[in-house]
Amino acid sequence: MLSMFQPALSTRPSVCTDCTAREFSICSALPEAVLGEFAALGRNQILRAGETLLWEDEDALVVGNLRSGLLKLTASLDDGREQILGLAFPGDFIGRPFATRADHRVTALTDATLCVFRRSVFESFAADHPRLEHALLVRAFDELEQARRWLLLLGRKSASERVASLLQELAQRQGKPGEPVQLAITRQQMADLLGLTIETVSRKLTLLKRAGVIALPNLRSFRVLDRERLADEAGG
Amino acid sequence: MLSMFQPALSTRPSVCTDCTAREFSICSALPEAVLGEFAALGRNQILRAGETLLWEDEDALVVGNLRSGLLKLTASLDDGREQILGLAFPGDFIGRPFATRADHRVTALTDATLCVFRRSVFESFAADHPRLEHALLVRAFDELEQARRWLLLLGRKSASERVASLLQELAQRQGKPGEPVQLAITRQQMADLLGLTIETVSRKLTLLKRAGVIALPNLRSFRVLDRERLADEAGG
DNA sequence: CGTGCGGTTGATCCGAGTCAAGCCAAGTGG
DNA sequence: CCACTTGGCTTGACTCGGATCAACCGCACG
Repeated sequence: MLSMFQPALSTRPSVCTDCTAREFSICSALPEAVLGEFAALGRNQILRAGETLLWEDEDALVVGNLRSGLLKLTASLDDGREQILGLAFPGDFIGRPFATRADHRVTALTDATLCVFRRSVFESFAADHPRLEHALLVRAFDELEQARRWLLLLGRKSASERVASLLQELAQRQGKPGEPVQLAITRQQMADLLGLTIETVSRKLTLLKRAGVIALPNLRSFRVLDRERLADEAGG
Repeated sequence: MLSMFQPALSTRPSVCTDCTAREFSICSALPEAVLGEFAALGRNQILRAGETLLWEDEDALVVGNLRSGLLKLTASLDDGREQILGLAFPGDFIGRPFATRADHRVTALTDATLCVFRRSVFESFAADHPRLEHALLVRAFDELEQARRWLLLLGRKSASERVASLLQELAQRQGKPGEPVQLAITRQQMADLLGLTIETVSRKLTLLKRAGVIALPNLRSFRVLDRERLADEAGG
Protein backbone atom coordinates (compact mmCIF):
# COMPACT_ATOMS: atom_id res chain seq x y z
CA MET A 1 0.00 0.00 0.00
CA LEU A 2 2.90 2.29 0.80
CA SER A 3 4.45 1.49 -2.55
CA MET A 4 1.66 3.44 -4.15
CA PHE A 5 3.48 6.71 -3.65
CA GLN A 6 4.16 8.25 -6.99
CA PRO A 7 6.16 11.42 -7.47
CA ALA A 8 4.09 12.97 -10.22
CA LEU A 9 0.68 12.90 -11.81
CA SER A 10 0.26 12.10 -15.44
CA THR A 11 -1.84 15.13 -16.22
CA ARG A 12 -2.99 15.81 -19.69
CA PRO A 13 -4.07 19.42 -19.50
CA SER A 14 -6.22 19.36 -22.59
CA VAL A 15 -9.74 20.68 -22.46
CA CYS A 16 -12.27 17.97 -21.78
CA THR A 17 -13.75 18.11 -25.24
CA ASP A 18 -14.84 14.54 -25.61
CA CYS A 19 -16.78 14.54 -22.36
CA THR A 20 -20.45 15.39 -22.42
CA ALA A 21 -20.95 15.72 -18.68
CA ARG A 22 -24.07 13.63 -19.28
CA GLU A 23 -22.13 10.74 -17.79
CA PHE A 24 -21.77 12.47 -14.39
CA SER A 25 -24.31 11.76 -11.71
CA ILE A 26 -24.43 15.35 -10.48
CA CYS A 27 -25.38 16.60 -13.93
CA SER A 28 -28.61 14.70 -14.36
CA ALA A 29 -30.72 17.77 -13.66
CA LEU A 30 -28.85 20.29 -15.80
CA PRO A 31 -30.36 21.62 -19.02
CA GLU A 32 -28.57 20.64 -22.22
CA ALA A 33 -27.19 24.10 -22.92
CA VAL A 34 -25.50 24.35 -19.55
CA LEU A 35 -23.97 20.90 -19.86
CA GLY A 36 -21.70 21.94 -22.69
CA GLU A 37 -20.58 25.09 -20.93
CA PHE A 38 -19.84 23.06 -17.82
CA ALA A 39 -17.90 20.35 -19.57
CA ALA A 40 -15.79 22.95 -21.34
CA LEU A 41 -14.43 24.11 -17.99
CA GLY A 42 -13.04 20.66 -17.26
CA ARG A 43 -9.76 19.18 -18.26
CA ASN A 44 -8.85 15.61 -19.02
CA GLN A 45 -6.82 13.81 -16.45
CA ILE A 46 -5.44 10.31 -16.61
CA LEU A 47 -4.35 8.39 -13.54
CA ARG A 48 -2.40 5.17 -13.73
CA ALA A 49 -3.18 2.48 -11.20
CA GLY A 50 -1.56 3.44 -7.89
CA GLU A 51 -1.25 7.14 -8.61
CA THR A 52 -2.74 9.61 -6.18
CA LEU A 53 -4.94 12.55 -7.18
CA LEU A 54 -5.32 14.26 -3.80
CA TRP A 55 -3.33 13.95 -0.60
CA GLU A 56 -4.77 14.53 2.83
CA ASP A 57 -3.75 17.82 4.45
CA GLU A 58 -2.79 19.34 1.14
CA ASP A 59 -4.44 22.20 -0.64
CA ALA A 60 -7.15 20.52 -2.62
CA LEU A 61 -6.93 22.38 -5.89
CA VAL A 62 -9.27 20.29 -7.95
CA VAL A 63 -12.58 18.56 -7.89
CA GLY A 64 -13.80 16.33 -10.65
CA ASN A 65 -15.83 13.53 -12.05
CA LEU A 66 -14.62 10.02 -12.57
CA ARG A 67 -15.16 8.88 -16.15
CA SER A 68 -13.63 5.42 -16.04
CA GLY A 69 -11.72 3.24 -13.60
CA LEU A 70 -11.93 2.81 -9.86
CA LEU A 71 -10.62 5.10 -7.11
CA LYS A 72 -10.29 4.65 -3.37
CA LEU A 73 -10.59 7.30 -0.70
CA THR A 74 -8.35 6.48 2.25
CA ALA A 75 -7.28 7.78 5.61
CA SER A 76 -4.36 6.39 7.53
CA LEU A 77 -2.52 6.56 10.81
CA ASP A 78 1.13 7.48 10.78
CA ASP A 79 2.26 3.93 11.53
CA GLY A 80 0.76 2.84 8.23
CA ARG A 81 -2.59 1.41 9.29
CA GLU A 82 -5.00 2.30 6.53
CA GLN A 83 -8.77 2.57 6.29
CA ILE A 84 -10.61 2.84 3.00
CA LEU A 85 -13.36 5.44 3.45
CA GLY A 86 -15.10 4.64 0.22
CA LEU A 87 -14.74 3.72 -3.42
CA ALA A 88 -15.49 5.94 -6.39
CA PHE A 89 -17.08 4.44 -9.50
CA PRO A 90 -17.49 5.99 -12.95
CA GLY A 91 -19.91 8.93 -12.77
CA ASP A 92 -19.03 9.71 -9.17
CA PHE A 93 -18.04 13.17 -8.07
CA ILE A 94 -14.62 13.51 -6.41
CA GLY A 95 -13.40 16.13 -4.01
CA ARG A 96 -14.80 18.73 -1.70
CA PRO A 97 -15.83 22.11 -3.00
CA PHE A 98 -16.06 25.07 -0.58
CA ALA A 99 -13.21 23.87 1.61
CA THR A 100 -9.51 24.32 1.11
CA ARG A 101 -8.12 21.11 2.50
CA ALA A 102 -8.80 17.52 1.68
CA ASP A 103 -9.27 15.24 4.67
CA HIS A 104 -8.36 12.08 2.85
CA ARG A 105 -6.29 10.69 0.04
CA VAL A 106 -7.72 9.76 -3.36
CA THR A 107 -5.83 7.03 -5.19
CA ALA A 108 -6.49 5.08 -8.37
CA LEU A 109 -6.97 1.33 -7.96
CA THR A 110 -7.03 0.85 -11.72
CA ASP A 111 -6.06 3.09 -14.59
CA ALA A 112 -8.62 5.84 -14.59
CA THR A 113 -9.78 8.89 -16.49
CA LEU A 114 -11.34 11.94 -14.95
CA CYS A 115 -12.74 15.28 -15.93
CA VAL A 116 -11.27 17.69 -13.38
CA PHE A 117 -12.02 21.33 -12.58
CA ARG A 118 -9.97 23.89 -10.71
CA ARG A 119 -11.83 24.16 -7.45
CA SER A 120 -12.33 27.91 -7.73
CA VAL A 121 -13.69 27.55 -11.25
CA PHE A 122 -16.11 24.85 -10.19
CA GLU A 123 -17.25 26.85 -7.19
CA SER A 124 -18.11 29.97 -9.14
CA PHE A 125 -19.89 27.92 -11.76
CA ALA A 126 -21.90 26.20 -9.04
CA ALA A 127 -22.77 29.57 -7.52
CA ASP A 128 -24.55 30.46 -10.77
CA HIS A 129 -26.31 27.12 -11.13
CA PRO A 130 -28.39 26.17 -8.11
CA ARG A 131 -29.51 22.94 -9.76
CA LEU A 132 -25.92 21.78 -9.82
CA GLU A 133 -25.55 22.59 -6.14
CA HIS A 134 -28.79 20.83 -5.45
CA ALA A 135 -27.59 17.67 -7.19
CA LEU A 136 -24.35 17.92 -5.26
CA LEU A 137 -26.33 18.22 -2.04
CA VAL A 138 -28.40 15.13 -2.72
CA ARG A 139 -25.23 13.26 -3.54
CA ALA A 140 -23.51 14.44 -0.38
CA PHE A 141 -26.42 13.16 1.68
CA ASP A 142 -26.18 9.81 -0.07
CA GLU A 143 -22.49 9.55 0.71
CA LEU A 144 -23.18 10.53 4.29
CA GLU A 145 -25.74 7.77 4.60
CA GLN A 146 -23.30 5.27 3.11
CA ALA A 147 -20.56 6.35 5.49
CA ARG A 148 -22.94 6.00 8.41
CA ARG A 149 -23.96 2.50 7.39
CA TRP A 150 -20.28 1.72 7.39
CA LEU A 151 -19.90 3.16 10.90
CA LEU A 152 -22.32 0.51 12.15
CA LEU A 153 -20.39 -2.18 10.33
CA LEU A 154 -17.01 -1.09 11.68
CA GLY A 155 -18.23 -0.35 15.17
CA ARG A 156 -20.46 -3.31 15.88
CA LYS A 157 -20.23 -6.14 13.37
CA SER A 158 -18.07 -9.26 13.70
CA ALA A 159 -15.55 -10.22 11.03
CA SER A 160 -17.94 -12.75 9.46
CA GLU A 161 -20.74 -10.21 9.36
CA ARG A 162 -18.45 -7.61 7.80
CA VAL A 163 -17.31 -9.87 4.98
CA ALA A 164 -20.86 -11.05 4.28
CA SER A 165 -22.10 -7.45 4.32
CA LEU A 166 -19.50 -6.40 1.78
CA LEU A 167 -20.35 -9.24 -0.58
CA GLN A 168 -24.02 -8.48 -0.20
CA GLU A 169 -23.47 -4.82 -0.99
CA LEU A 170 -21.32 -5.56 -4.02
CA ALA A 171 -23.82 -8.12 -5.28
CA GLN A 172 -26.72 -5.73 -5.06
CA ARG A 173 -24.81 -2.80 -6.53
CA GLN A 174 -23.87 -4.90 -9.54
CA GLY A 175 -25.78 -7.30 -11.70
CA LYS A 176 -28.62 -9.74 -11.49
CA PRO A 177 -29.05 -12.43 -8.86
CA GLY A 178 -27.25 -15.67 -9.67
CA GLU A 179 -24.80 -14.08 -12.03
CA PRO A 180 -21.12 -13.88 -11.08
CA VAL A 181 -20.20 -10.58 -9.44
CA GLN A 182 -17.01 -8.82 -10.48
CA LEU A 183 -14.67 -8.30 -7.55
CA ALA A 184 -12.64 -5.30 -8.64
CA ILE A 185 -10.60 -5.13 -5.45
CA THR A 186 -7.89 -7.28 -3.87
CA ARG A 187 -8.19 -9.08 -0.55
CA GLN A 188 -6.02 -6.39 1.01
CA GLN A 189 -8.41 -3.72 -0.17
CA MET A 190 -11.35 -5.67 1.17
CA ALA A 191 -9.52 -5.80 4.50
CA ASP A 192 -8.87 -2.05 4.39
CA LEU A 193 -12.56 -1.43 3.73
CA LEU A 194 -13.68 -3.72 6.53
CA GLY A 195 -11.14 -2.79 9.18
CA LEU A 196 -9.73 -6.34 9.20
CA THR A 197 -6.54 -8.10 8.17
CA ILE A 198 -6.09 -9.87 4.87
CA GLU A 199 -5.86 -13.23 6.64
CA THR A 200 -9.19 -12.81 8.38
CA VAL A 201 -10.89 -11.82 5.14
CA SER A 202 -9.45 -14.85 3.42
CA ARG A 203 -10.57 -17.18 6.19
CA LYS A 204 -14.10 -15.83 6.30
CA LEU A 205 -14.41 -16.12 2.53
CA THR A 206 -13.36 -19.77 2.64
CA LEU A 207 -15.86 -20.41 5.40
CA LEU A 208 -18.67 -18.88 3.33
CA LYS A 209 -17.53 -20.95 0.37
CA ARG A 210 -17.39 -24.18 2.40
CA ALA A 211 -20.83 -23.43 3.81
CA GLY A 212 -22.17 -23.23 0.27
CA VAL A 213 -23.24 -19.61 0.62
CA ILE A 214 -21.00 -18.32 -2.16
CA ALA A 215 -18.80 -19.69 -4.91
CA LEU A 216 -15.35 -18.33 -5.70
CA PRO A 217 -14.64 -19.34 -9.30
CA ASN A 218 -11.50 -17.18 -9.32
CA LEU A 219 -9.83 -14.40 -7.36
CA ARG A 220 -11.62 -11.59 -9.16
CA SER A 221 -15.24 -12.65 -8.88
CA PHE A 222 -17.74 -14.50 -6.76
CA ARG A 223 -21.25 -15.82 -7.05
CA VAL A 224 -24.03 -15.74 -4.48
CA LEU A 225 -25.46 -19.24 -4.12
CA ASP A 226 -27.73 -18.62 -1.15
CA ARG A 227 -29.01 -15.07 -0.95
CA GLU A 228 -30.96 -15.80 2.22
CA ARG A 229 -28.03 -17.24 4.16
CA LEU A 230 -25.76 -14.43 3.00
CA ALA A 231 -28.23 -11.90 4.39
CA ASP A 232 -28.33 -13.83 7.67
CA GLU A 233 -24.56 -13.87 7.92
CA ALA A 234 -24.46 -10.14 7.21
CA GLY A 235 -26.46 -9.48 10.36
CA GLY A 236 -29.32 -7.04 10.88
CA MET B 1 -30.77 1.90 26.04
CA LEU B 2 -33.78 -0.20 25.11
CA SER B 3 -35.77 1.43 27.84
CA MET B 4 -35.68 4.64 25.81
CA PHE B 5 -38.67 3.57 23.76
CA GLN B 6 -41.43 6.02 24.30
CA PRO B 7 -44.89 5.70 22.85
CA ALA B 8 -45.53 9.30 21.96
CA LEU B 9 -43.83 12.58 21.26
CA SER B 10 -44.57 15.62 23.30
CA THR B 11 -45.24 17.89 20.39
CA ARG B 12 -46.30 21.44 20.92
CA PRO B 13 -47.61 22.41 17.52
CA SER B 14 -47.34 26.12 18.06
CA VAL B 15 -45.64 28.27 15.50
CA CYS B 16 -41.99 28.84 16.30
CA THR B 17 -42.47 32.50 17.13
CA ASP B 18 -39.75 32.95 19.67
CA CYS B 19 -37.09 31.53 17.40
CA THR B 20 -35.09 33.86 15.22
CA ALA B 21 -33.40 31.20 13.07
CA ARG B 22 -30.29 33.26 13.71
CA GLU B 23 -29.27 30.54 16.13
CA PHE B 24 -29.13 27.88 13.39
CA SER B 25 -25.86 27.16 11.68
CA ILE B 26 -27.40 26.76 8.24
CA CYS B 27 -28.92 30.24 8.42
CA SER B 28 -25.75 32.24 8.77
CA ALA B 29 -25.82 33.36 5.14
CA LEU B 30 -29.49 34.27 4.89
CA PRO B 31 -30.58 37.93 4.66
CA GLU B 32 -32.54 39.24 7.61
CA ALA B 33 -35.84 39.46 5.76
CA VAL B 34 -35.76 35.83 4.74
CA LEU B 35 -34.89 34.67 8.24
CA GLY B 36 -38.23 35.73 9.65
CA GLU B 37 -40.16 34.10 6.84
CA PHE B 38 -38.18 30.92 7.34
CA ALA B 39 -38.63 30.77 11.09
CA ALA B 40 -42.36 31.29 10.68
CA LEU B 41 -42.61 27.97 8.83
CA GLY B 42 -41.22 26.09 11.82
CA ARG B 43 -43.01 24.72 14.82
CA ASN B 44 -41.82 24.27 18.33
CA GLN B 45 -41.09 20.78 19.46
CA ILE B 46 -40.04 19.59 22.87
CA LEU B 47 -38.37 16.26 23.46
CA ARG B 48 -37.87 14.79 26.91
CA ALA B 49 -34.67 12.87 27.55
CA GLY B 50 -35.02 9.44 25.98
CA GLU B 51 -37.72 10.33 23.50
CA THR B 52 -37.16 9.65 19.82
CA LEU B 53 -37.82 12.16 17.04
CA LEU B 54 -37.17 9.95 14.01
CA TRP B 55 -37.03 6.19 13.62
CA GLU B 56 -34.98 4.39 11.00
CA ASP B 57 -36.96 2.96 8.09
CA GLU B 58 -39.88 5.23 8.77
CA ASP B 59 -41.18 8.02 6.64
CA ALA B 60 -39.14 10.98 7.75
CA LEU B 61 -41.76 13.69 7.85
CA VAL B 62 -39.76 16.42 9.46
CA VAL B 63 -36.41 18.12 9.43
CA GLY B 64 -35.39 20.70 11.93
CA ASN B 65 -32.89 22.62 13.94
CA LEU B 66 -31.85 21.81 17.45
CA ARG B 67 -32.29 24.79 19.75
CA SER B 68 -31.22 23.34 23.07
CA GLY B 69 -30.24 19.98 24.48
CA LEU B 70 -28.28 17.07 23.06
CA LEU B 71 -29.42 14.43 20.54
CA LYS B 72 -27.84 11.22 19.35
CA LEU B 73 -28.11 9.65 15.91
CA THR B 74 -27.95 5.88 16.17
CA ALA B 75 -28.08 2.76 14.06
CA SER B 76 -28.46 -0.70 15.50
CA LEU B 77 -28.48 -4.36 14.65
CA ASP B 78 -31.55 -6.39 15.46
CA ASP B 79 -29.90 -8.15 18.39
CA GLY B 80 -29.58 -4.78 20.10
CA ARG B 81 -25.98 -3.84 19.37
CA GLU B 82 -26.00 -0.09 18.92
CA GLN B 83 -23.67 2.37 17.25
CA ILE B 84 -23.93 6.12 17.77
CA LEU B 85 -23.40 7.76 14.38
CA GLY B 86 -23.04 11.23 15.74
CA LEU B 87 -24.24 13.78 18.26
CA ALA B 88 -26.26 16.88 17.53
CA PHE B 89 -25.58 20.08 19.45
CA PRO B 90 -27.64 23.27 19.61
CA GLY B 91 -27.64 24.98 16.21
CA ASP B 92 -27.23 21.72 14.33
CA PHE B 93 -29.52 20.74 11.51
CA ILE B 94 -31.39 17.44 11.92
CA GLY B 95 -32.79 15.16 9.25
CA ARG B 96 -32.44 14.54 5.57
CA PRO B 97 -34.29 16.66 3.07
CA PHE B 98 -34.88 15.31 -0.45
CA ALA B 99 -35.22 11.71 0.67
CA THR B 100 -38.24 9.96 2.06
CA ARG B 101 -36.72 7.58 4.56
CA ALA B 102 -34.44 8.13 7.49
CA ASP B 103 -31.53 5.74 7.75
CA HIS B 104 -31.04 6.20 11.45
CA ARG B 105 -32.80 6.99 14.68
CA VAL B 106 -32.66 10.40 16.36
CA THR B 107 -33.09 10.34 20.14
CA ALA B 108 -32.78 12.96 22.84
CA LEU B 109 -30.06 12.40 25.41
CA THR B 110 -31.26 15.35 27.48
CA ASP B 111 -34.45 17.36 27.41
CA ALA B 112 -34.33 19.26 24.15
CA THR B 113 -36.14 21.89 22.14
CA LEU B 114 -36.25 22.02 18.37
CA CYS B 115 -37.67 24.10 15.61
CA VAL B 116 -39.06 21.55 13.14
CA PHE B 117 -40.39 21.86 9.59
CA ARG B 118 -42.55 19.54 7.57
CA ARG B 119 -40.09 18.09 5.13
CA SER B 120 -42.09 19.14 2.07
CA VAL B 121 -42.39 22.68 3.38
CA PHE B 122 -38.69 22.91 4.05
CA GLU B 123 -37.85 21.51 0.63
CA SER B 124 -39.92 23.98 -1.30
CA PHE B 125 -38.56 26.85 0.76
CA ALA B 126 -35.03 25.63 0.05
CA ALA B 127 -35.81 25.42 -3.67
CA ASP B 128 -36.46 29.19 -3.65
CA HIS B 129 -33.41 30.04 -1.58
CA PRO B 130 -30.17 28.76 -3.05
CA ARG B 131 -28.16 30.27 -0.22
CA LEU B 132 -29.96 28.02 2.21
CA GLU B 133 -29.18 25.00 0.07
CA HIS B 134 -25.61 26.15 -0.18
CA ALA B 135 -25.27 26.36 3.59
CA LEU B 136 -26.84 22.94 3.87
CA LEU B 137 -24.33 21.61 1.36
CA VAL B 138 -21.36 22.97 3.27
CA ARG B 139 -22.77 21.46 6.41
CA ALA B 140 -23.34 18.09 4.75
CA PHE B 141 -19.71 18.03 3.63
CA ASP B 142 -18.62 18.80 7.17
CA GLU B 143 -20.68 15.95 8.56
CA LEU B 144 -19.31 13.66 5.89
CA GLU B 145 -15.78 14.55 6.87
CA GLN B 146 -16.60 13.94 10.52
CA ALA B 147 -18.13 10.57 9.73
CA ARG B 148 -15.09 9.62 7.70
CA ARG B 149 -12.72 10.54 10.49
CA TRP B 150 -14.78 8.24 12.66
CA LEU B 151 -14.46 5.45 10.09
CA LEU B 152 -10.70 5.53 10.62
CA LEU B 153 -11.18 5.45 14.36
CA LEU B 154 -13.59 2.51 14.28
CA GLY B 155 -11.76 0.59 11.61
CA ARG B 156 -8.17 0.94 12.73
CA LYS B 157 -7.67 2.38 16.20
CA SER B 158 -7.18 0.39 19.41
CA ALA B 159 -9.44 0.86 22.41
CA SER B 160 -6.93 3.16 24.13
CA GLU B 161 -6.56 5.27 21.01
CA ARG B 162 -10.31 5.53 20.62
CA VAL B 163 -10.91 6.74 24.15
CA ALA B 164 -8.06 9.22 23.93
CA SER B 165 -9.33 10.47 20.56
CA LEU B 166 -12.78 11.08 21.97
CA LEU B 167 -11.48 13.02 24.94
CA GLN B 168 -9.24 15.04 22.65
CA GLU B 169 -12.13 15.86 20.35
CA LEU B 170 -14.43 16.85 23.20
CA ALA B 171 -11.70 18.96 24.76
CA GLN B 172 -11.03 20.86 21.59
CA ARG B 173 -14.71 21.31 20.74
CA GLN B 174 -15.34 22.83 24.14
CA GLY B 175 -13.49 25.30 26.24
CA LYS B 176 -10.01 26.51 26.93
CA PRO B 177 -7.03 24.29 27.67
CA GLY B 178 -6.65 23.38 31.31
CA GLU B 179 -10.26 24.00 32.17
CA PRO B 180 -12.50 21.09 33.07
CA VAL B 181 -14.43 19.73 30.10
CA GLN B 182 -18.10 18.89 30.49
CA LEU B 183 -18.83 15.27 29.68
CA ALA B 184 -22.47 15.37 28.63
CA ILE B 185 -22.66 11.66 27.90
CA THR B 186 -22.57 8.49 30.02
CA ARG B 187 -19.94 5.77 29.80
CA GLN B 188 -22.39 3.64 27.88
CA GLN B 189 -22.83 6.38 25.30
CA MET B 190 -19.07 6.79 25.01
CA ALA B 191 -18.91 3.05 24.37
CA ASP B 192 -21.64 3.30 21.72
CA LEU B 193 -19.74 6.10 20.01
CA LEU B 194 -16.45 4.25 20.08
CA GLY B 195 -17.64 0.77 19.19
CA LEU B 196 -16.50 -0.59 22.56
CA THR B 197 -18.06 -1.96 25.73
CA ILE B 198 -18.69 0.12 28.82
CA GLU B 199 -16.12 -1.92 30.78
CA THR B 200 -13.36 -1.23 28.26
CA VAL B 201 -14.12 2.49 28.25
CA SER B 202 -14.02 2.53 32.03
CA ARG B 203 -10.70 0.67 32.16
CA LYS B 204 -9.04 2.90 29.57
CA LEU B 205 -10.20 6.00 31.39
CA THR B 206 -8.71 4.75 34.66
CA LEU B 207 -5.45 4.00 32.87
CA LEU B 208 -5.29 7.52 31.46
CA LYS B 209 -6.05 8.88 34.91
CA ARG B 210 -3.39 6.72 36.61
CA ALA B 211 -0.88 7.78 33.95
CA GLY B 212 -1.55 11.41 34.87
CA VAL B 213 -2.82 12.31 31.41
CA ILE B 214 -6.28 13.33 32.58
CA ALA B 215 -8.10 13.99 35.83
CA LEU B 216 -11.61 12.72 36.53
CA PRO B 217 -13.01 14.98 39.26
CA ASN B 218 -16.47 13.43 38.83
CA LEU B 219 -18.47 11.31 36.42
CA ARG B 220 -19.63 14.21 34.29
CA SER B 221 -16.40 16.00 33.52
CA PHE B 222 -12.68 15.57 32.98
CA ARG B 223 -9.60 17.71 32.73
CA VAL B 224 -6.69 17.35 30.35
CA LEU B 225 -3.46 17.41 32.36
CA ASP B 226 -1.05 16.53 29.58
CA ARG B 227 -2.20 17.67 26.16
CA GLU B 228 0.89 16.20 24.49
CA ARG B 229 0.52 12.73 25.94
CA LEU B 230 -3.20 12.67 25.17
CA ALA B 231 -2.43 13.42 21.52
CA ASP B 232 0.14 10.61 21.52
CA GLU B 233 -2.34 8.17 22.99
CA ALA B 234 -4.91 9.21 20.40
CA GLY B 235 -2.63 8.01 17.62
CA GLY B 236 -1.89 9.65 14.25
C1' DC C 1 13.35 -21.94 -14.74
C1' DG C 2 13.41 -18.99 -10.85
C1' DT C 3 11.14 -14.96 -8.78
C1' DG C 4 7.55 -12.22 -7.05
C1' DC C 5 2.95 -11.27 -5.81
C1' DG C 6 -1.56 -12.29 -4.20
C1' DG C 7 -3.79 -15.52 -1.65
C1' DT C 8 -4.53 -19.47 1.70
C1' DT C 9 -3.73 -22.04 5.81
C1' DG C 10 -1.88 -23.17 10.38
C1' DA C 11 -0.06 -22.13 15.15
C1' DT C 12 0.12 -18.96 18.59
C1' DC C 13 -0.75 -14.64 21.08
C1' DC C 14 -3.08 -10.80 22.89
C1' DG C 15 -6.62 -7.22 23.35
C1' DA C 16 -11.12 -6.56 24.13
C1' DG C 17 -15.46 -8.93 25.28
C1' DT C 18 -18.07 -11.45 28.77
C1' DC C 19 -19.55 -12.58 33.20
C1' DA C 20 -19.75 -11.48 37.82
C1' DA C 21 -18.97 -8.93 42.03
C1' DG C 22 -18.74 -4.79 44.36
C1' DC C 23 -18.56 0.49 44.91
C1' DC C 24 -20.71 4.90 45.50
C1' DA C 25 -24.06 8.57 45.41
C1' DA C 26 -28.79 9.65 44.99
C1' DG C 27 -33.24 8.56 45.92
C1' DT C 28 -37.30 6.36 48.70
C1' DG C 29 -39.91 4.86 52.16
C1' DG C 30 -40.60 3.21 56.88
C1' DC D 1 -32.78 8.86 60.99
C1' DC D 2 -31.57 4.66 58.96
C1' DA D 3 -32.43 0.50 55.86
C1' DC D 4 -33.01 -0.55 51.29
C1' DT D 5 -33.03 0.10 46.38
C1' DT D 6 -31.39 1.72 42.07
C1' DG D 7 -28.41 3.19 38.39
C1' DG D 8 -24.04 4.39 36.72
C1' DC D 9 -19.53 3.05 37.20
C1' DT D 10 -15.32 0.27 38.40
C1' DT D 11 -12.66 -3.82 38.96
C1' DG D 12 -11.32 -8.69 38.59
C1' DA D 13 -11.18 -13.43 36.44
C1' DC D 14 -11.71 -15.71 32.45
C1' DT D 15 -12.79 -16.45 27.41
C1' DC D 16 -12.52 -15.90 22.69
C1' DG D 17 -12.17 -13.66 18.19
C1' DG D 18 -9.17 -11.69 15.32
C1' DA D 19 -4.20 -10.18 14.90
C1' DT D 20 0.34 -11.79 14.29
C1' DC D 21 3.93 -14.64 12.61
C1' DA D 22 5.21 -18.01 9.46
C1' DA D 23 4.94 -21.48 5.91
C1' DC D 24 3.25 -22.59 1.63
C1' DC D 25 0.45 -22.54 -2.82
C1' DG D 26 -0.33 -21.14 -7.67
C1' DC D 27 0.11 -18.38 -11.26
C1' DA D 28 2.10 -14.65 -14.24
C1' DC D 29 6.17 -12.99 -16.03
C1' DG D 30 10.99 -12.02 -17.07
